Parts: sequence; structure tokens; C-alpha cells
Amino acid sequence: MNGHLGGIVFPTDAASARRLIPDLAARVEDADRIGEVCVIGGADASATRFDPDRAVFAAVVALGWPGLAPLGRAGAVTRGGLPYIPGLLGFREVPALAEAWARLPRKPDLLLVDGHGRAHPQGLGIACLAGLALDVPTIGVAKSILAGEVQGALPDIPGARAALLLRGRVVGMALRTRRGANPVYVSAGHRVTLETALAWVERTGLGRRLPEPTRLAHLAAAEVRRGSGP
DNA sequence: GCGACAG
DNA sequence: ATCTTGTCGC
Repeated sequence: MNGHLGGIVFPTDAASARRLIPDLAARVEDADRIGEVCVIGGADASATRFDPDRAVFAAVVALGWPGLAPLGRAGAVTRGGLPYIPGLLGFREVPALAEAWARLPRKPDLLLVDGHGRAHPQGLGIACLAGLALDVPTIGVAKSILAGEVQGALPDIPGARAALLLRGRVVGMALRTRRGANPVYVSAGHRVTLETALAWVERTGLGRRLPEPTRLAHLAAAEVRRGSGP
């Protein structure tokens, strides 16, 4: 039940997860290795606070490119996994995302994941882990910072950027996608460059704060949750 | 030891 | 992440 997760055996406790991080982070590919993009996907998960079962409701949506026409969507639920621990989000949510991914008839050529990619303390945000597990290029799109600091000011103008630095390294970019809205933090996941990641986020933005793939995945995950009990 | 801390 | 309707503003 784990071979389709990129050969990764997902840990069931935080200590084991932490031991795996260095090795997995080293496997993440930094260069662009994206083929022709005909299908672009979005992935996100929803959860109920204080849930003793630790249910994770995940969803993956597939949109056509260009045009962003809906091509498909799938959901999945996992229980009894890790609780939310900053830095270990991927270990908690990717198993559910992988199950939803497996149910998608048409696999995306590129996947936008809600959360960070390399803009993570050890360079292994959920987008990186999802890329390794699903064997697909990924991009991380987060709504707040996990680690690092934004360098300089970010004008309230769509398209404005400010580097996200961590230990002197540019690990991501604060990107203003919409006037009057907080920026989004973009970082490379697996097989994608930060510049390429930024281009795709802007291309699929449609004038809203979150790019369409991730926005729709969020709505889909909420639906999975409603349809699978609290 | 203290504070920070994606979703 | 989630608890939640109306409301302020472009």
C-alpha cells in the first residue's frame, strides 16, 4: 500500500518523520524537468480541529491548459495519521493527497500544492514531499510564512515580488497577486525552478489572491469533508 | 530557557 | 486548519 508513494514509507510518528527529512530533501530536484503541460492540478486538504481521529480530507483537481477548464477532481480521507506539527505537514497530508491523486483518471503534468515547497526549515515542505511521492513536478503556494523573512517592502501592486530569505538563501518569493490582499508565498517544489513556479502562479491567478488550481482544490477538499462526516 | 511555528 | 453573517470597500 506504499509503492505508489514514490517508494516512501510514510512515518506514523514525528520522530521518524524528522529522521527521514534530510534524505528526502536531498532527493528533491531543483532544475526544471517539466514536460508539455496539458493538465495542471491543484491539491489541498481540510481537517476538523480537535478531531481525535485526525481525519484528513484531501482533494486534487485537474484543469486543462491553456484555459483552465475543469477536467476532473478526486477526493480521499485518511485517519489516524500525524497531528499537525509545523514542519511536518507533508507527512500528515500527502498520504491522503496521494490517494486522491490515484483516483484521478487524468494525471496533471504539474501540480500546485497549498503550502510551502523549499521554503521550509529543512527544504522539505509539503509540495516537495508531494512531488517525490507522486513523481510529478510541484509548486508550493502558501498563505503565510513558515520560516525565513521577506526582504524589503512589497508594493501593493499585482506582480510585485520580494524575496523570502532563510539563512541567507532565497528559498521563495512573496508575490502580490491582488491589490489590497496579503501576498502569497511561492516556492519551488520538485523538478521546478522558483522562476518557473512564479510564472505558473501568475499565469493561473485570474486576478484573485490564490491561483485557480489551489483555490478550487481548497473548495473541493471542503466538499470532501462535508460528504465524509465531520 | 524563550519565542516562532505552512495547514 | 476551523469557529461563522453580515458588512465595509473597490
